[in-house]
Amino acid sequence: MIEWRDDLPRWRQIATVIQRRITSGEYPPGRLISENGLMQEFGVARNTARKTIVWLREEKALIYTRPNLGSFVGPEPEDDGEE
Amino acid sequence: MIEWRDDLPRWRQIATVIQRRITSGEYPPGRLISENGLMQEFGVARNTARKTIVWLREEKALIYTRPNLGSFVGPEPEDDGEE
DNA sequence: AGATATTTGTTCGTATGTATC
DNA sequence: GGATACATACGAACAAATATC
Repeated sequence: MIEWRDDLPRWRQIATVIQRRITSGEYPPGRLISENGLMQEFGVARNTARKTIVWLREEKALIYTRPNLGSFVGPEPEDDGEE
Repeated sequence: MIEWRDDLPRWRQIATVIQRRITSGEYPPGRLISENGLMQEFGVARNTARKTIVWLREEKALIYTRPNLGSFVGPEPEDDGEE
């Protein structure tokens, strides 16, 4: 169980944890924890879990997201090789 | 057409209807209405229909679910007779 | 064997409403 | 008013197992 601080929003605190897991290698390149997994593990609503994912993607550029599939550790892959 | 109330979420209102059908015998032990059937009959999204099923299963224990097959009225059958 | 339809499981995208701070 | 956080609800897409033809 995570101890929430009062000086930062929960989605930022979760982002810190996930970021640590990524940079430490605990989350190797590949499938990241899903929004649902975040909700379960941290006991937050989906909105909150989503904000974490968006933050990691839009601001930190540590992950990318494939709609309906999930988020992945690493940079957005190039889409070359298609007509 | 169902008249939605404002004091309860739709998935709970649907659950009440289904529960009534089960206890009244309108839905005898056996195959329950599918998520798709729920969507059609009540005009709701699949998420909403699913919440009803999960509620009836996890909280009410009135039904059980066989993945890729459907949900069934009654208690979870024992799995004996297997190696 | 193969194609198709059905059904549950899972995922992300989006929007709304309520409440709190 | 704005940011945070909860719950609800719509939509869409992909996967996998099962059943049917």
